[in-house]
Amino acid sequence: MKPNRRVKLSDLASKLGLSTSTVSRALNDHPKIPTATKKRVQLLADELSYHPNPFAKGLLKQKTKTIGVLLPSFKLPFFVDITDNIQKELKSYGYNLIVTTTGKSLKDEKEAFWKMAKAHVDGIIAIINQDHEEVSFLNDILDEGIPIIFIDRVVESIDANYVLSDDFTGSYTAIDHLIKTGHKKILYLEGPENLSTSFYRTQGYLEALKDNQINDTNVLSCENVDEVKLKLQSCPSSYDAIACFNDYYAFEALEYLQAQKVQVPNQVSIIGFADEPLCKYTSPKLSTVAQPCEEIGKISVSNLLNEINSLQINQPTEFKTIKIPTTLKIRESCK
Amino acid sequence: MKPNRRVKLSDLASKLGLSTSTVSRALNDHPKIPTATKKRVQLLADELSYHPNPFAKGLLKQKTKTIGVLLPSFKLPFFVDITDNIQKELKSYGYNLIVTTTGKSLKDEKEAFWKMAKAHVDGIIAIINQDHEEVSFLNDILDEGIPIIFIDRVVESIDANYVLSDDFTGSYTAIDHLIKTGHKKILYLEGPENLSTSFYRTQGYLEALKDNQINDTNVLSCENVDEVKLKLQSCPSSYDAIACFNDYYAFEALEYLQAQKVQVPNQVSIIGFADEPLCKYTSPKLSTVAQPCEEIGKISVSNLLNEINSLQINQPTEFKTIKIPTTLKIRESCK
DNA sequence: CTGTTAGCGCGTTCAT
DNA sequence: ATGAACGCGCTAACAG
Repeated sequence: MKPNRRVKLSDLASKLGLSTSTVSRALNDHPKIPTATKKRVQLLADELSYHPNPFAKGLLKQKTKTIGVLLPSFKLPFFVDITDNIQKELKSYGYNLIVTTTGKSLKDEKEAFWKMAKAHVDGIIAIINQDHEEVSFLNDILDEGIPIIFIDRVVESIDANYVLSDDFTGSYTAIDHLIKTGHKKILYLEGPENLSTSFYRTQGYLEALKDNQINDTNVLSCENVDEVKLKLQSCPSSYDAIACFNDYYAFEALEYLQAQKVQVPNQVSIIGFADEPLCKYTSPKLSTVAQPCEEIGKISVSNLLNEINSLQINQPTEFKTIKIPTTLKIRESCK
Repeated sequence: MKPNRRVKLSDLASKLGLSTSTVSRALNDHPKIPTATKKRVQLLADELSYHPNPFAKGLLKQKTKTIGVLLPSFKLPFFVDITDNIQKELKSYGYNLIVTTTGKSLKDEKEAFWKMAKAHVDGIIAIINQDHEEVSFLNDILDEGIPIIFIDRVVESIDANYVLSDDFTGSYTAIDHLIKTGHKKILYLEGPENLSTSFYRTQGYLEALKDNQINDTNVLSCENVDEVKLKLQSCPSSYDAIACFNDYYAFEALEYLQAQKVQVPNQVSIIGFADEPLCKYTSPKLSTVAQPCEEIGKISVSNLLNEINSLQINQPTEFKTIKIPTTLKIRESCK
């Protein structure tokens, strides 16, 4: 392995008998450079596989062409899917991506933001876990001129740009579908208390019942997946459908019912939320509400890039929240 | 949102009545600076939340403290898991991570390598798809002083550093276990032809049969998941176990058998490979061979960092291949 | 112990 | 149309 010998502008210049400025201009397609020289320069650049040193450039332009993505973990396919779409979208704009997982602690989350700031990313896209008591550090980061887009989850205490899936309508539609297909008593397995997504999904359930003149609501709160089976045990089994905060809850419910020899979907239908890959691997295959990962990725990127640009020309923008529609996926777990 | 006003060394210097070099030295814990000044400087730096501009630093040191990870897709949890572990490990060394997915085309793969080179990463960890006819571009990248570690898959034509899971032994152990637990006729669903992992796993199967004096080998080649059911249809069902190239193949086999009303594991046992999360969501839960994602992540990082350091002091190293043991996970799909 | 100077590689004046 | 000179922010070398 040879030592580090990267070719630079001055190398090209001396080989071509030109000045570095001319070479730079030629490479950047400056109007006053004759096409002939441009070609000559480009040719040598390609031959020596020259790439401009991003540090020199970054130092000059104060732009890194890199954006940071911050997510709780790689374990949830939903997050990964969004990240993937962000990456693809960013690629088309010539931007790079730095990813950091934050774990569950507020401290890690805060650190991750600072890490991004240190890396001088041009912007940040973040999925954050929960409410932060103290959000001044976010303002510090905004003060450094780094715009942030929050996705998937709303944090009450933070006024900012959000890109979310329309949890309320998604949940509403699912419940409405269950009712319209003849289900009378729908149990709802509610998610963690401090999650905005959980809140909106429960609201969707309640609203759908109300709009269908069903007064008999039935909500079972579970702080996490492990609580599902326990809670179901101590719950009268007078339901003909279970709607769930997410697919993992739904899977637990499915396992529980099957252990009880309850037939799904003949006796009880089940529906999840998120359309995680596992839905296709359970039997019966899980009905669910698909979240628009691709749109969330695309829209958050385009918004962030807008933000970056309007920041550059010193044009402050308003914070906005964008909700993106979900899609109902009916599979085998609903009759 | 305020305009970009990042605090720099000279800001600290002027506020403290010191020169930039003194401040720089204080912050870098230079021995000849009195502790008192160090404290004073550090205090102000914290207060103004100063972080050194990584571009200025990068320009000077020609080190980015960033490494690139290149993987085919985010869709396979196994890859994501490794990436996650790489990220965690890198974090502990103060390194950043740039991830790029390459898709399946050779062109994308090549481009991704160049992209990393352009970003001037200090090193690259790559999972690549298949054989490249023309690997000179890799040498071009090595020539720029960027070391590369390949993980998971071996590419014949590339002499380089590899970190792999021990596919041969993993597969051997699984098959041996099946035999020892009374299975007489084991069908093997072989993976894609051009994948090194597939090759070694098949070898493990063959060797295990041989060592147990079973001459009756039974290999069914499937280029991809979609072929599994088709191939099984045209295959005499005289087996009492199916071992598979990976978990997705195993899941297809499971679905096929269940559709044929064959009981798993009572009539036929199934075992996969990789320990993808889906294993726990099928019923019966899938037995499999777990790959050491954590070790692969850790070891590839430490090797890469070694490589980077020895490169710095101009000390060429030998290419080496490291194989890491797998773990057999017996779940419900084996009797 | 500390300040001054120089230079990392690039793009952008300002001259010519 | 092109070159010389400067500066982005930082640190290392060289004084003192």
